[in-house]
Amino acid sequence: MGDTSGAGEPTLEEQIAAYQREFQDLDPQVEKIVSALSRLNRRMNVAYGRQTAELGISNAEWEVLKALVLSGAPYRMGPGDLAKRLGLTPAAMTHRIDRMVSEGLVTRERDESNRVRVIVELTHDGRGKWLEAMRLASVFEEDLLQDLSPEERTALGEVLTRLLRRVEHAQPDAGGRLSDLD
Amino acid sequence: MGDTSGAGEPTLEEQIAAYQREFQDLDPQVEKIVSALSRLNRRMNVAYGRQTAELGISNAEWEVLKALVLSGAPYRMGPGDLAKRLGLTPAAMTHRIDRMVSEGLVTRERDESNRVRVIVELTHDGRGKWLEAMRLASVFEEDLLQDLSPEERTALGEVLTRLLRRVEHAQPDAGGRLSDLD
DNA sequence: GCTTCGAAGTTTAAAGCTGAAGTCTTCAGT
DNA sequence: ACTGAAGACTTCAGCTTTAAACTTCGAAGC
Repeated sequence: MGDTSGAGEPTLEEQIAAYQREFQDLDPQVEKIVSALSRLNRRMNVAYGRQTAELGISNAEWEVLKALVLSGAPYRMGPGDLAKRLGLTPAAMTHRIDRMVSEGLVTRERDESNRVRVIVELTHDGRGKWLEAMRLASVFEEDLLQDLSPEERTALGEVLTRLLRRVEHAQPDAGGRLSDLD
Repeated sequence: MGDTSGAGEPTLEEQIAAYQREFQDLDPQVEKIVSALSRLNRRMNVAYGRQTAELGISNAEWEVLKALVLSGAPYRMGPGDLAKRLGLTPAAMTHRIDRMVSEGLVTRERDESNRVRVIVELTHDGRGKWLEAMRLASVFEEDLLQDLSPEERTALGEVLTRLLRRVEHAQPDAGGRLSDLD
């Protein structure tokens, strides 16, 4: 009676079989790639979330730290730029920065040379958190790819960037909602 | 004077260069794969979101339709199972079903044989929406993979499922938060 | 048969996000 | 200078989600 799997997530194979059953004009090979991509990404996000939680910061906060660090020294950005970078509204950014200021991860001050602007700057502590998070993340990522030979890694990187170029060409940047980690 | 890129998203290459600058013990090849995976997934989600929006349903609603369809005829599930499947809390599922009932995508009724349980069933209209969405999605997916030869597709699918197995083995299923589309 | 325990859903309060309106600053035209 | 318009951020109202309390029904034990 019922499915092979209970309530949890079906295996990838079960899911592809179900797609075949319900929607015949579907290339199983294509579906396999797409589904695996999606699941892989979800699992990675869960893993990152756990790691950052251990450090006492949320995933959302990690994103902000990351954007600031990657902007390069002196690790400053305006709320508006941060919002665009992370794909959220300026309003959400205001609140996120509120929290992070109160936790000492960043500082917020008016730009004296142009008093409309606000400058968000990474604190020493904030940078430290990012470094710790990166250490955890890099261990996880290296572990993830452990079974892949150097040739496979090269090939995978190449294929993925090819796909990425194709998607980005198709939809330049419009909107960029749906924040994610990369 | 500042970055190569403005406020928007840096290119993949710029981002990897920034990582190298800020965190030396990072294998650029690993980072390339991970970042490309993440970006690719985000772009795909944006694309799916647009397509479902055209059909007048939200991405969240599409997920529910998908779970029901893939469960097989007669396309019924309980709210709790749906919640587990989509990685949300039962409370969120209650509200989501409320909306979908009022839009005629699903029906909700008590199971008369066990009055604790509730049965959510796909309507004809809901199934139709799913089919339309799938048609759009499959066109998009086929287009995405257009440049890949059959051999490349096979290889990519194989490598991705290998990675997936590794992650799923590492973290069996604990929590499953962070809903996503696959 | 009554009580207790547990499972399934719903309700409620609080967090975070979006979209729209509001505030303050700067710049351009006169 | 003065006014109007545009830009950058914040505030506000509404929605979605989560976590936790609550309700209801069914199953076991005595």
